[in-house]
Amino acid sequence: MQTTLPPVRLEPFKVACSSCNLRELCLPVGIGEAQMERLDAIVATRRSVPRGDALFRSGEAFTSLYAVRTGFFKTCLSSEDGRDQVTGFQMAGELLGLDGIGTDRHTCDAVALEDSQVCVIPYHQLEDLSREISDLQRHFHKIMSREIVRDHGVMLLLGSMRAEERLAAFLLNLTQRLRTRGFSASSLVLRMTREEIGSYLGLKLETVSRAFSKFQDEGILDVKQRQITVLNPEALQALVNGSPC
Amino acid sequence: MQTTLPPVRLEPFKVACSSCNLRELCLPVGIGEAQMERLDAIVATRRSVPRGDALFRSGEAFTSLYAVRTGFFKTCLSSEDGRDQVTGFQMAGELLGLDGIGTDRHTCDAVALEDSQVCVIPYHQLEDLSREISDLQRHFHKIMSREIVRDHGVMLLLGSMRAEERLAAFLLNLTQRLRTRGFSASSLVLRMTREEIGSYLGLKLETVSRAFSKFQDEGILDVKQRQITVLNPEALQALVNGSPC
DNA sequence: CGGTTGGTTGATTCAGCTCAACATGCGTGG
DNA sequence: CCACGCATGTTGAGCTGAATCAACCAACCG
Repeated sequence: MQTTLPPVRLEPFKVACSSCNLRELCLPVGIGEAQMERLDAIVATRRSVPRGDALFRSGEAFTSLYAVRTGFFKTCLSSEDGRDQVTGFQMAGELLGLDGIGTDRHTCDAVALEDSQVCVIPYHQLEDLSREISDLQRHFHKIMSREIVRDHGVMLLLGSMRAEERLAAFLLNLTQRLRTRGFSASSLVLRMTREEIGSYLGLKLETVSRAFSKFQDEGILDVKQRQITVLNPEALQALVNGSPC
Repeated sequence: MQTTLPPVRLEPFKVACSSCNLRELCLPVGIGEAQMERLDAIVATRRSVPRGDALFRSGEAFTSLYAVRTGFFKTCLSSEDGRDQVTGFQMAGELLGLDGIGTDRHTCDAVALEDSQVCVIPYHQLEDLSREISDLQRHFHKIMSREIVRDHGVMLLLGSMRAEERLAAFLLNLTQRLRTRGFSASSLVLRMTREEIGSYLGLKLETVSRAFSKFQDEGILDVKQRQITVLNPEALQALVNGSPC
């Protein structure tokens, strides 16, 4: 029964965390040289995920965390009834799969929005290693905690902001994260559709589209499909804080 | 300058996790007898928090996690502008303060909604101990992961449910948690105001009140102020799944 | 080139917000 | 113990921001 191999492409060659250009953003932050080698030893494989494919799906057994090396993902919940919710977008250096630790099963889908590569981090090995390397333990805890804080921020957005404020907050968050990665803070290409943005922000796609148009009319953005230029970041910031109400 | 002591009541006597009736809900789940004693050694103090007082506030230095022993808390974000968001309600056996790990500062307020007691868990000692006790490490990670999953559930609620569905989901979640603690699943006393429920659910207090009245009219609930009796839990469940749309 | 997917825009509707009046319960202090 | 005042909760009327429904357009792709 060797005829059907799992449709997963694993790269056999190693990519050491110690020489990765994302090491200052990713799991190994604050880890010493010597210990980095031990982390390298467990993060032994990469996996390629073509655009549109799932890295994992809700209900699948949880075995590993994944660090985004290149590309872009969304995570989404789909409840039995048609309800659907994008819970986050992940870019290079960010971790996927933390939801699976609690129940040993993934509780959401992670889908690549462009051709992507992830580093596979076998979870039990990470637990073992973080018992020996306190810097690793500490940073892993920080990553989980920040995910909780991020989620609280989204709850604030969903619970108390209006449509344009939500979009403004979303764009500022994206540009902030791109800036951290050395990209321009003013020019960005959206990897997701209006519908996916809408799902994340608790809005319908038409509302997202109208908000983009409004920002364009007001000279805050230049919008050419998914190519966005931020002309007036202060105006976006002013929207997120509650100035013109 | 010993005149102003901090307004914090610490109980000098020890309450051992090993003999706590919450040990099957709280941090020590799945920990062996011998190891439980070591946990007891670091969870050395309790703290009483009178109704209305904060256990911690956003911006304060983070040093400890807290396990609710008795009582009831809310956590809330208050951004500079008036925006306010209740991000959760915590009852006996649940952990408070996970948000602080990421930045070494608390990022939200935790306020007691009734006179409460918490066990103080010095965080660095917990880190140290969880490096030695893998069962403790594993369970702590599960707790954090479940918090992330819970937050995703709230995002789904805020992003895609309508007012009555949100309230139904909220009530089912509360009764579920009360049942786990051995309380009646049908009779509950709300510890929070309509406004706090509304903030959590992304609704105005009037809308919450109307939804309660509607459920009462439909015979789903009996509502006497904060005393709620669930007469028809199936109807609540049907609302949360998307049946009558 | 035709089909499909994603995006924009307009017209209309409606769920939930706002504003307002009133009711009720509770703690405090006389 | 009662009266007062304040917190909290309920309900109504009208408004409004976003959803819905629908038409159309642009880009992409086999």
